[in-house]
Amino acid sequence: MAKRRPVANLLALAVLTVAVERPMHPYEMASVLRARGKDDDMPIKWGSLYTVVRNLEKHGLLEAVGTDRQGARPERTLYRVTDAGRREAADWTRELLSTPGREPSPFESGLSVMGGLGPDEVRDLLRRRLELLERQVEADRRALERERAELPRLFLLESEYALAMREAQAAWVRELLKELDAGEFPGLDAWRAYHRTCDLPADLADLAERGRPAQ
Amino acid sequence: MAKRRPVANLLALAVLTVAVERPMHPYEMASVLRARGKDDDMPIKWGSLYTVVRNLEKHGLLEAVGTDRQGARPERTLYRVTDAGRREAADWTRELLSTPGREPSPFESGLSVMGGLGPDEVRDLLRRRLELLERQVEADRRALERERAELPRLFLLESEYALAMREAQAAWVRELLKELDAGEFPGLDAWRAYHRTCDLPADLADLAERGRPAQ
DNA sequence: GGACTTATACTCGCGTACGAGTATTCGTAG
DNA sequence: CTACGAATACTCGTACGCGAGTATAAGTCC
Repeated sequence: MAKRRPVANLLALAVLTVAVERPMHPYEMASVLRARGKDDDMPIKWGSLYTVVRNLEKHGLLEAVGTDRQGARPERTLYRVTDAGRREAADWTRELLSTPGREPSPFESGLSVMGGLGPDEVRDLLRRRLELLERQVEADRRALERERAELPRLFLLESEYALAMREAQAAWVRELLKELDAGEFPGLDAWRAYHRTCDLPADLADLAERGRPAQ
Repeated sequence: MAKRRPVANLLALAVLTVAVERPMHPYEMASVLRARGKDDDMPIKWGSLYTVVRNLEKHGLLEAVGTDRQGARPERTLYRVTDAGRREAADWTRELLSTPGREPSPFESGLSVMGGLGPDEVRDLLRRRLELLERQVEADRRALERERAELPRLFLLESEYALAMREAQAAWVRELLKELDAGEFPGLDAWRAYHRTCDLPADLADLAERGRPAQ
């Protein structure tokens, strides 16, 4: 398998896509990206900006096209995207759109170690999550409404998607909570008992060792 | 703000939760986690295992309790979870369950840079994604059915959640595709034009600079 | 019994992420 | 006109992630 993305950080993709519009210096890229709210759509850490730009240059995806200087401020290097950079950005975008990745969310991870807490506490935690989730959904919905007025649909899709996913998550949690509240959840007593004694019966331990289905 | 998780890698949480059951050596932890399929629920890279265990020890969340040796194999250090480790694991789990994080998925990132490709190509890419997604949903559903027979519900929640999220994603993509196919998507021509000329009209550029609502 | 594969049990080192820090300049309120 | 906070424009160091490599031991097929 060939080398995967020469610069793996998604911030690099964001940088490439703004650099396509016109040559920029790093700080300007950051301002533009910030202004467009791209840090809501991507896991961006601004501390990585200069490292990422340097790496993009090293791999020939960006190239320096001189410096400019405003007043007495430090001089800034302007970067332009190369052909390779354009190709990389397009290819990367294609991959992101076409390939559903297997990247478990933190919540999923949380669910998978939930057994370490008792059922009553879990219920409280999930209640809290649902509450926050519902608040966020409301806020997102309002924000989207506001933006719909002034932006073409094309630029709203990622927000629409994020909202849809949050709603789906809220619905799932709500459903689970309903079961927990109604005491319908099967194995509640075993769970409670396990948590009190803090060691799981041997048969369960064996069962939990579910063999992965050969695939 | 105090230091966040002393060992941030989620693999650390997985390690702590198995070490709670009984003292283990690192390789055994890996086997148990693998056997339980935890690497489907968490973003685990096995290459990080020894680093993570060492860091957990350094921060007093695990402690070495001697070594054992089987036959002529290299000696292995046994680690036991400390009280601090137990607390950290519980606290971390609580946080994961109760706090809906803002971590954009790669697909969301993809959507947010989608404008760089033309609408026709995007349609093809999304079709491909939907197809793969539907296949995965089918596979997940079957796997879940199989596991339901032999495992208590408690251990299936994370799979149920993953399935629900995938179904929601598939539904969203399907809906979007329907719009694209029907030509209902507003601004399609502008999009196509922009992609052909490869530079976006100035008014759009301004608009795209959506100010973040203060909050 | 020798040659092959598979499982066991790690080690190493490169590259990178990114928080925290720094130095300068601009706006502005008194 | 000067003091102060905010914005500008970066730099640096450390710790961390993780792929790739390694070496031995145990099955296993002929």
